[in-house]
Amino acid sequence: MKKSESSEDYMKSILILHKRNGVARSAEVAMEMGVSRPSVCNAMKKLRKENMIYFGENDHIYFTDAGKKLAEKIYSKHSLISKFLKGIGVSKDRADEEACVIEHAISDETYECLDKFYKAHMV
Amino acid sequence: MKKSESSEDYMKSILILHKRNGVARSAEVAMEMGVSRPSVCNAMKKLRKENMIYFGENDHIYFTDAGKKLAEKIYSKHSLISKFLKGIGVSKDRADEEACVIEHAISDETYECLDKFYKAHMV
DNA sequence: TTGACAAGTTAGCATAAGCTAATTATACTG
DNA sequence: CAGTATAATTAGCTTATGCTAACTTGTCAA
Repeated sequence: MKKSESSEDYMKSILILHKRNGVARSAEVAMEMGVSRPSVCNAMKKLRKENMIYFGENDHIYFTDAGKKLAEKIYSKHSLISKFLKGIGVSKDRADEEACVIEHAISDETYECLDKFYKAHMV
Repeated sequence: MKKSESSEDYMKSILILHKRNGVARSAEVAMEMGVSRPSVCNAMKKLRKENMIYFGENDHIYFTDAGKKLAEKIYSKHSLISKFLKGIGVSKDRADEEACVIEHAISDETYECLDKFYKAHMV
């Protein structure tokens, strides 16, 4: 089940909102990502069809098990990459910004390699 | 002058063909990138408009100075990232594949940081 | 109860990038 | 020279993603 970059971004945003506020709704996702509400609406429709999320009471967005797993993975990739980039001297803002793109490009294999490398040489 | 990922890929392909064959033409770019000739045609039109390339005799594609500089930069980023990924244990094919995406995500600042890091810790 | 605001959704449009099929242009070969 | 093959281009379509404007729904308060 190949997911687009943009879908992955929405998943990550929802997870961030869950961590920050406990809940996530479309309008908050729109704010968080800086996109319009209709864009979020479309993206959510797609993610729902792909069984990544579902809507509960009050339009709250929840992850399915598969969705949760995917979102956590993307988040981990983001964190690791950002940490690594800061570790080699990239400024915090830029590290974060570039991690947002790179996180979609690296496979699980690469994630594991970078994680091992980071722990072995950069802690 | 912000360039799209896809434009950067075309620039890199042209440079690779220059290095490999001395010349580059649209049909070869299409082969190299695995896209259709019309797609290359459109991309070349755009790159020409942006003064990155021009066409000489026999439809040969040449870089302008700005184009050459850009292409070399992307190529350097690609090489460094690929080298780095292989260095941390990623398989050659995957390293190359992922470098193709990551190369578009990293700034010159990050390139410099990674280059220094690589030279200092991974040679 | 009604009116207003917020949030979700729908409709319609734009842009980027790719494709196929068809057309034009070049160039080589018999 | 004529015909064929190769390459470039054009036209028209598709998909993905975003936007604005307009419409719907639901809640809360006067």
